[in-house]
Amino acid sequence: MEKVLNVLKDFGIKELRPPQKKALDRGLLNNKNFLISIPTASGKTLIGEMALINHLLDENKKPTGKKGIFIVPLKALASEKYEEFKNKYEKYGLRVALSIGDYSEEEDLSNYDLIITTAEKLDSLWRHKIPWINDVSVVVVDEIHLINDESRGGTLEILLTKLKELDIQIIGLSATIGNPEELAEWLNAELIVDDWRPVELKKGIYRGGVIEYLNGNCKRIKVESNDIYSLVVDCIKDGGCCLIFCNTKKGAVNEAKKLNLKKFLTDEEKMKLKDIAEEILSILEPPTEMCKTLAECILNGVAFHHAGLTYQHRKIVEKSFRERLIKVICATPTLSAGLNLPCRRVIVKDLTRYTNRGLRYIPIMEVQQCIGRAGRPGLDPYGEGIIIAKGDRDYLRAYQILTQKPEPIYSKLSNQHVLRTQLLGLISTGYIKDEYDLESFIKNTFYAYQYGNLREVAKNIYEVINFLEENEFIVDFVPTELGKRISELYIDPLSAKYIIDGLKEMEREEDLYYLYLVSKTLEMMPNLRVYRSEELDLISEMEYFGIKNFDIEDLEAFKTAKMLYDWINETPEEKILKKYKVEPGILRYKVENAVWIMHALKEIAKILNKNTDVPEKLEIRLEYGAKEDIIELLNIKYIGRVRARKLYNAGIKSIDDIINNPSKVAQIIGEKITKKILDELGVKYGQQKLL
DNA sequence: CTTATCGTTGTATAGACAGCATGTC
DNA sequence: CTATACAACGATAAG
Repeated sequence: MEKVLNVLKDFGIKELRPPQKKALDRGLLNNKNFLISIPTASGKTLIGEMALINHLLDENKKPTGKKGIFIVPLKALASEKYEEFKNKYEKYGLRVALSIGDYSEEEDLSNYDLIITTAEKLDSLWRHKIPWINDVSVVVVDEIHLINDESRGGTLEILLTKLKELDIQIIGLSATIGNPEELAEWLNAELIVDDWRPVELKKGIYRGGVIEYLNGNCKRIKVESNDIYSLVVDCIKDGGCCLIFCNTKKGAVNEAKKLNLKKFLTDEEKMKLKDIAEEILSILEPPTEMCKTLAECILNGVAFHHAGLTYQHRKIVEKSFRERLIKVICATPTLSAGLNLPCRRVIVKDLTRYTNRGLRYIPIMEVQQCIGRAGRPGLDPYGEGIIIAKGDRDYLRAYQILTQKPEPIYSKLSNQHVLRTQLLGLISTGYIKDEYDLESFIKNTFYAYQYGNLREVAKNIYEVINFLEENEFIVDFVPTELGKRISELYIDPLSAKYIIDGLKEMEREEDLYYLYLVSKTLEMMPNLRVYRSEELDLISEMEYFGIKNFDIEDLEAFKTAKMLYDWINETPEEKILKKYKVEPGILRYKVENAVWIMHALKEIAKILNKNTDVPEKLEIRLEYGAKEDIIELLNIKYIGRVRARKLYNAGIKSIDDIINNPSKVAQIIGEKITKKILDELGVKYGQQKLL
């Protein structure tokens, strides 16, 4: 206890918050598992950190040699936490590593003390064997309630089931959920539930020009052109900033467009916003429609934030909002689960959302998470969470959200995609060697804990086992070479089957066909939407490749393949976006996935003794969005698709050309870069001038 | 007959983990 | 199960 408090003192933390104290009193430092279910921003992370400090540092604030893992749900969060922990803990000699899909510190994580990662990445590392897992003595799982997530929850659950069997302290950090007792009992964890918040949160429902607060107070808002504008102005005039949550991207953009806060901006702010708008426009050359719209909004002191923005766009918006230059962000739930962007007032505009099962209410937990962001500790006197109610039904639902406890969370292990991927993984790593192992493993899952009756899940599981056997990914609980590789590649075995079948049935070995196979996989879903007017054209093109199924899903996959085809043939990005009606962020996301799956396709082709030349080239071309002729140049460090194309058009087409014409290269892409490149190619250029 | 206006029908809907081996403009 | 904004098209009325 002393040592942990001592370290906290170094950070300037003199007093613990109530839930943190509670955790210490209940034995956080005693190696017990814990489930902390408390509101956003009330100091969950620090509880995890206390456990980490306890394990990783000794009395003299020196590393103990034990390992800790911090699991977060998003890559962006992982990067954020990594920076934070590095700053805080490296001075004690702790070696902090970030390991996520895009980026890994080093091949060998055994040299690190604290590893920040995602559940999927840790799972994947496990498949490639991690001897250091036995040195791990504490794991902190942030947002552990995501076990409830339909598509990703199962992976987290399996991971936790495996971790539970090891001698590791598990600290689960959760939002407020309906059934914390259940989750805690499954985890053998002490449960801490608390509704303490560092800043008072005023909850209210807005209807007909009036905010009705739950505490009985009412506030009439000066009516402006529309309800949201009125609520925003009311807050801005008071010196606060607002976050507005919408249920569609279009909605977020529209709300942002409607807000003009110019009259509340100082001249200095206007100048700075102008710079920010220009920065936004400079990210994509030429700027797309979306960029222009965003830039215009920013001049008004407003921004929108959704998955259609590129990573850089989002970063700029988030930074400017933190600096209080942008006063309002209209966002989709990208922001609710993710980063820490607190503000005075959070406005929830919609209570329903369209899902693949039709229109549904947004879960109470999610809305509460949005609202919980209101109020910056120490900066705002209070936070406000306001739900806009359009009718009586909305009003009732809003009241329910603000007063009732969130939904209970349920295991999502029955999800077929998760079962296929995970069972193959468990068998491939030798974790499950026979039917007995299988059953005893399943018994330890949250699924078994919640449902008791295993008959239903057993049926699902044996169906999956049969599927794996039929496709020769496993034989009698032993993985085949193919099965093992698929497990390592981390793709759904069903996707692997699609790829294998597609490779076998291939009639014409052309780029577009490979891209179609990639787009057919489950990892690429959902694909681009196909309009009725496009159907016939797509079908006739598909017939050329001998593709026989014309499900709407196949058409969608083919359309996506065509978009990727345009991408690798250097169609200007702006044109692609218009033609396929996608936003920059979505294009990047699709391409990123396609690169990964193309890599998997290439590896599978290798095992099947098929040609791998084309897939290998396509993988590179997808990554850079480039034609085949510049691949040689792309392989050189510091040369991307733009520089490569410039060089190629100027007649510099190969490594040799660069070595033989350094001054010409320098003219095209600059002297500094050229020197770096020559250095990289092992050419001695001495001190001589290139230009 | 042309144009303006209003009504009807159709359409679309949030987000983002994973491989592998190192560096875009 | 619990919607809505907007575009495209069409009908009707006004000019």
